[in-house]
Amino acid sequence: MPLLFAMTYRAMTDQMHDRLQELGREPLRPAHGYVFRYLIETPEAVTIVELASRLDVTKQAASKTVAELVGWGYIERCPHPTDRRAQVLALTARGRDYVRLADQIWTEVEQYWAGIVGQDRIEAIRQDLSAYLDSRYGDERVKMRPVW
Amino acid sequence: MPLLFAMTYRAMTDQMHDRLQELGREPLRPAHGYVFRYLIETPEAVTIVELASRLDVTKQAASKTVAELVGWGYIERCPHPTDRRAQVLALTARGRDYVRLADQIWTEVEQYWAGIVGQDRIEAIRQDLSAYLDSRYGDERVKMRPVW
DNA sequence: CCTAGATGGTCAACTTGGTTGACCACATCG
DNA sequence: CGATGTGGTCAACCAAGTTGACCATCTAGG
Repeated sequence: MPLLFAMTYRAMTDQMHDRLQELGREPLRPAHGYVFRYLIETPEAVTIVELASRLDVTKQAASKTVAELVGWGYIERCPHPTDRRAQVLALTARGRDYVRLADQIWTEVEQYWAGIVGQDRIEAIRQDLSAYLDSRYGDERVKMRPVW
Repeated sequence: MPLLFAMTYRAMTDQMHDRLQELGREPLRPAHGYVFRYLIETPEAVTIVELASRLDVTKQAASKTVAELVGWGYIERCPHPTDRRAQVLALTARGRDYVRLADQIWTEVEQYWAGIVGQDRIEAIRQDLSAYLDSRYGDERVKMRPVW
């Protein structure tokens, strides 16, 4: 059963990457996606250390990933308003654009699947998986790290 | 949605590893599990190269993994009956034992989940995921590689 | 047959994405 | 103020893959 999850996840990300390729966009890795997602969802200023704890990697690893994304122009570091050691991370316009596109493609993939089994099944699955995760982790934040 | 798959997969393997830990068994990595599974499912003699293509890694990588498992006494290399270059890979008693245990724990995990959402939902999910995978890959063998 | 090329397997060097450890600059609390 | 804690980086290392070179053997064509 878990194998099935792994294969499905893999297949879906592959499908997404294919689509990005068609559109001539560089397919960032899931780790990058997670960074984007966190930046978008978090209204407050985000620092490297926070990001690291959220992704459940060391701050060094987070720092490296951020450096990449900065280099590619997807996010930028701004000075922290009150703490002169810290940096605030923020998506650039280019970054927000990428996220918008990615969301759209994810929706396409989901609809592709919905076309096979029906939208209601997908909602059901969403609930059943969430129920499992809630039961295992409760309110505790689920880490979303490599699956391998 | 795919994030949900990744998290669920991660959570389930974590649950399994916890259980193995409790039982005082070393938790092998998923890659090892995949090797076991392939060896068990395949009646014919299996070589390194075959394994590599199945896992969709290079033969060098497969060779390394096999070497580990041989070192730990889970599988053994026997001479190939007709081809003197090749080696036939086979589970040892210890290996078969581990697989038995792992299967049992997977069942436990699944039942834990079934206890929350019901066995019928789980069957439904199994079907829906398979339907997606079939539609994407058809008869072609799905590769089961790292998910990251 | 016997040789040319294909195939099973290994060794070695490199890459990627993480790790731990040391360290600096600044914050904060006594 | 000074001791200690915290945000961030640099550097060295590790794990698990990669590519490339190579050897031994198998197999097909002349």
